Amino acid sequence: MAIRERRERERQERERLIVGAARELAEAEGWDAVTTRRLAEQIEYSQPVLYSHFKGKDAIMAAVAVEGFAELAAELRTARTSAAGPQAALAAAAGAYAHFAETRPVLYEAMFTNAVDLTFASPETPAALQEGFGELREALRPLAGDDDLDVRTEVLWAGLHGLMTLTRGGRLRPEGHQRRLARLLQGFNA
Amino acid sequence: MAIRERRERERQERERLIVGAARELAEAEGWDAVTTRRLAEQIEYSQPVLYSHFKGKDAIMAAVAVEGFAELAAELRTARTSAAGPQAALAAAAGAYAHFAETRPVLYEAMFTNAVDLTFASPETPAALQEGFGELREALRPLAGDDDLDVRTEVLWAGLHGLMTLTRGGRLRPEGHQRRLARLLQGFNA
DNA sequence: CTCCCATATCTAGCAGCGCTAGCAAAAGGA
DNA sequence: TCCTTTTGCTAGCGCTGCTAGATATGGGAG
Repeated sequence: MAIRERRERERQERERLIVGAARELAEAEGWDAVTTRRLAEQIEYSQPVLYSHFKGKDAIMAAVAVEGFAELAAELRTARTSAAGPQAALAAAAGAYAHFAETRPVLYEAMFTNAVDLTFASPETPAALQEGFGELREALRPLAGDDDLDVRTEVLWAGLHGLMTLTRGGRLRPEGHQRRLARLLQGFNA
Repeated sequence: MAIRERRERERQERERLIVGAARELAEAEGWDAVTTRRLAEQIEYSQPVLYSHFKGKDAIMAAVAVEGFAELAAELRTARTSAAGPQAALAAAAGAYAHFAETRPVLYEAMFTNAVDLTFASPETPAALQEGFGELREALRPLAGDDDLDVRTEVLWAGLHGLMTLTRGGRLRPEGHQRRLARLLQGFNA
């Protein structure tokens, strides 16, 4: 019976290989370059193998996105907990969010632009997503006024997300990034 | 020589037909359904005709997006100028922005998610875009503090954009929309 | 009125896409 | 050693954006 276990291990390893190849290819040449044929060639298997692991290409991208959510949450946590004082913690978390979106644009794209069917309600997926949201909330909690903390968190998140996507789309002046970030936080420190 | 003019007129009319067909098809079945073949069939011409008007499918989508920017700017202006008082004007403009994104999601998608090569610097395109930005700025001007008006406008825009895209992606609780909008504006009224 | 040429438009096809049916090969169990 | 199940492959379908080359159309000159 140990044979089944070995097979299952090899299978999971290959799944990791697929997700890793998709991420590498996307980060190197953009998501348009991630085709099932190139992916298959990269992992040295034929195309149909991909479909024995994932329902389709979207599911592979979603798997990459989930990786991204986990990393984002981890980096938010590190930034928040290693800052001195509530204001600094909030600034650090916001800065970490911006840094993540800037340095991993392709990952960010998979997380927020492409992965449409990666919602809150699903059983497994959104653990990392909600964890990231939770980090922002904890950064805001010490500064919370009398209004609902969740609402504040959502608005902060939206502000950060909007800044990053508009900047990336060339809609905002690139040089004003720090000032915008500071102005956004100004609305939450009070 | 009037023949050339008539031909040019017919040509522009057909171009309008293409853009209109693309928009209708997108609004009816989503952007994935907008293929060059279906577009050609809709306007009752063959596929290559499309390429005598636009460089490619992206350019057609960009033309639809430009239409969207013009409409958004007009609606922002109406909302802003028909409100009584600065606070109400800002709230009206923000509400109009949200209403636009909610009721014309496909158009909004073309404007902000797809049209990548629709930047600020181009000569013709962004007139409508900057006009919309200008409307938000004018809504903020009466409430401006001592910090830069452009920065405030960019942050407000980012907040609105972030709220709408996150909501549409199923990342925010749908029922909290009004509270989030109010909380966002709270950061600009003060 | 006829012919010519330029313009306008179409037919047909290329390379690539996501995805899958059906066959071949490998490997575990009797 | 043979059988059966699992595993992976080859080949192909219908679609995509886009284009080369052939064909039809229609205004201007003789």
